[in-house]
Amino acid sequence: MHIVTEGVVRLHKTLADGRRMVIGFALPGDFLGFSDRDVHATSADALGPVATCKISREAFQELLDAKPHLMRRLHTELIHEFTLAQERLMLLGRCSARERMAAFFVNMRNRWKRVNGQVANVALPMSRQDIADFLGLTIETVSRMITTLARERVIVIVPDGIRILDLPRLEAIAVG
Amino acid sequence: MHIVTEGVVRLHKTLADGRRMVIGFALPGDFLGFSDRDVHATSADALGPVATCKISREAFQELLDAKPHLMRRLHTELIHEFTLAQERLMLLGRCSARERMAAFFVNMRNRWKRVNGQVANVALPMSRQDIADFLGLTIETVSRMITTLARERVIVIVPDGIRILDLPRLEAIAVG
DNA sequence: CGGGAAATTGATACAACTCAAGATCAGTGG
DNA sequence: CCACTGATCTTGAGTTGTATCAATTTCCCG
Repeated sequence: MHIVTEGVVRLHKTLADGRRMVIGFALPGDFLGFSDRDVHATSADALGPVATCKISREAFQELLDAKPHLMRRLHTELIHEFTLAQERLMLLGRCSARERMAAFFVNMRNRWKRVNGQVANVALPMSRQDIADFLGLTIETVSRMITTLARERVIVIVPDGIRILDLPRLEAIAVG
Repeated sequence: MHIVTEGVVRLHKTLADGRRMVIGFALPGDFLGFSDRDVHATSADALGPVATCKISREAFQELLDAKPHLMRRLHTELIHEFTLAQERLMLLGRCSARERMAAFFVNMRNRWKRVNGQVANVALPMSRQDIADFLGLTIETVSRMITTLARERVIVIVPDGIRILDLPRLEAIAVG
């Protein structure tokens, strides 16, 4: 059980035939390993230098037993994650590549904002392949969508990320 | 807060432009409304006659406070649901229509089995459109995939559901 | 500066979507 | 009991968005 304190961690699953799905990216402040179970199914690895705060399962359980309100807090957090996963189902099942890409940028912006207030540039420490596997697309499609958004002056590509030029527009694309 | 005791409940979200995603189907024994929050975002409606066991949020919270181990149990349950949602992400993001269809049947079979031991026939109380919106496909594609599986003698179409003829084969298709 | 990985761009292919008929089924009333 | 009606499902033909395959180009980093 860890909490990321610095850097970004990638969580992913791989099918027997090699098809990969990135489940998510854990930013500073995010939990890792809500459960024992999915550790078997999901692998995690660092994108660049990462610092985490480790807590043993036993210690964590003790803590929860000692402070019941913490359990509720964790519960709320889990439900929140659950809701996000459902929104992602909608994204993957019913949205176009362009919409997914826009939603991804808006989402990353909001998460970085909560982490460090930085909003001008949206850092993308993951590779294009990671983004593709996160959005259920191919690397080429991701590249094309980014290029298109950049040509439309909605974003600009900067080293290690993008800068959002027209947030309202990007949000409008994201919802459909 | 409800628990379904009889019948099937459909949970879904709809985008502003009408695109719909069925988040899930709640079978007898399944929880409805883990949280207040997603009630706003997700709507639920009955597929045919449904009986539920209702419990107020306050009463439920009292119960949880009185029996801490129940909280843990619920927590475990939530994590399990969470893991299932992640498998669904893989399904929607990286699997073909045929694979999704097969996975859906295998999944429904296992769930019905836990509910009533019935395994011979897999009941499908939802419409083709519902299945399509659950799998991120169109109704026509769903229909075609079912027809194909039936022609291959992997399943047979029966009134209000299907019968699985070759489970190993179906499972093999489901994983990829 | 050179070399290898990552990203972009282009050409083509294909799986799933869309549009358009039919077929099947369920319910209704003569 | 059977014709009638609307809804659901299936089937077919053609289109399209994304994948695939194949070159470049750009970016690192030694």
